[in-house]
Amino acid sequence: MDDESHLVRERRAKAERMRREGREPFPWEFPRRVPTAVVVASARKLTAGTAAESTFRVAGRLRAIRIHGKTAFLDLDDLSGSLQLFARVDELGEEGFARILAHLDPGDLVGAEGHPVLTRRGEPSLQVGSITVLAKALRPPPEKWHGLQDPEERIRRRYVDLFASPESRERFRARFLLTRALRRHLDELGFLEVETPVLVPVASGAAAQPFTTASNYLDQDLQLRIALELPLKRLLVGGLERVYEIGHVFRNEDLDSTHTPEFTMMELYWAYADYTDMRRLVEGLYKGLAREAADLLPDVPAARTAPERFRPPFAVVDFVDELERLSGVSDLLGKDRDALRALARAAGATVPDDSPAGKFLDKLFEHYVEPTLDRPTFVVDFPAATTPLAKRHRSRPGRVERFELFAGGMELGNAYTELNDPDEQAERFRAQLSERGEDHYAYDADFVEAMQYGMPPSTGLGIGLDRMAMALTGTPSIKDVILFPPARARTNPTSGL
RNA sequence: GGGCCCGUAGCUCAGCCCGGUAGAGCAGGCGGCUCUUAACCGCAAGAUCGGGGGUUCGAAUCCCCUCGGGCCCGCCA
Repeated sequence: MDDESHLVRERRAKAERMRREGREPFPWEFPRRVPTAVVVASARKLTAGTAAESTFRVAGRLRAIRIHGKTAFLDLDDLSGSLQLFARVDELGEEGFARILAHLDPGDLVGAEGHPVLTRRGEPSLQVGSITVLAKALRPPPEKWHGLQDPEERIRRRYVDLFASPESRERFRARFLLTRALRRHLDELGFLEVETPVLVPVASGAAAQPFTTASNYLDQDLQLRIALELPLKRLLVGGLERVYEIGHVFRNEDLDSTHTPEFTMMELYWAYADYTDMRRLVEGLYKGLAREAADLLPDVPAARTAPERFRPPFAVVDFVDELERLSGVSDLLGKDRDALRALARAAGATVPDDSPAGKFLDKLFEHYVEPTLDRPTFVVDFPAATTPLAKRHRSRPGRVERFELFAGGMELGNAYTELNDPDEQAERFRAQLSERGEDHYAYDADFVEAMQYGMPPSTGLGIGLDRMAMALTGTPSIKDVILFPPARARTNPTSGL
């Protein structure tokens, strides 16, 4: 950039001076370093005002530099925490002291070597014999006390948000360590993690607007997947019995506090089990993840209390009974589409008049029941009209074997006993096509053909992992659990080049 | 898609209502300081006030357009 501020120029000049003095501002290595937490632990064992004999090497980012004439204190952050570096003329000599502090700025990545010391004020520190610049920061870090506050900058420059905000760093670590815990849990239950295509001829398995693209090689239009469901069920036909996939799905819709066009879905399929088995699996899963969240984020109230909130067994309510109870309307399943539309309108829902009957039932449920579901609750046995891929209930007419898990006003899981009758599947797809122009499950003829070879009785589960992380870490906005949420391209060329 | 709000120095903010040509803290520069931890003290520097247009003798401030963002509502998980 040719319009760089004086701050960048100063830092660039320091790097140049280092080179002239034979000190590389971007060296290749800094071996044998230990986490700062190791030094902190060692220094804590000392009595105040004394140093240990042992030598340690640490590396990280300088957060603050306090120079007091012939003494200096520097705060160094690494992933394990932070450590105060302590430099004194008494130990280093005038020249050594000056040399160590020359050219350092907050934000620089540095390595340091020295002895653990507990200062007279009791701060665990490293009394340094040397400090080496490992990467000279040419741009200044944000203000040390407030960090980045602008939500836009925190997203566009997430790396700055991460190094400047321990809360942000811990939240994202927790999010991905929860994903790891989820994998471990499912692996222990004998599920195989698989990968299926993101690019598909027709996106199906859910009702959503797909992103579209095209393949030069195939000379055909392609879509980005909106769900993982149909390829995974093909694997049940193939005999894999217990499979899951964690991956991004794409829905070409708006971004708000709980929605984003690209998000992370986990779907799991389990042959020879039904949705009651799945309920137990989900309880065990959330129980384990809540424990993990509490261990990872002990200072975050929502995480600390998660094991209490997610203690099995979770509450169970019947979709229709609960909706009738809270709305005061009886015989919901006996109502036709016009009657349901009138009820939905009365409840303030604004879906189009020609929406399918299931849509109106969903709206009524959202209005009357969802706000009441704070503690983890399974909502079971949805009306058949809401769900084209679930198996009809074995004993309750007009229902499907489906549950959703709700907690804190958010959906945290959706599961069915899976439809495995290919003729009925074809019929349900056709019914979707006649329902309405856009908002339907696309007909997947190849999937019906796969099912004709025989798909075992089975159960499936979907969990939005971003929302799972929100619920377990107490994060109100989905953007704060996604590292790089979508942002409009900047129109003014501030980035040089 | 509708409504409300925000954009001022690298960062965090004040100034805008009531127009007179921009102020602080942090960071950076120079000087001082041997136990600080938002270190402290002194000096100097740093801003086309998101962009464009208009009103006016005069616009960060008022009006219009536009770009980016946030919140709420609608839609989707």
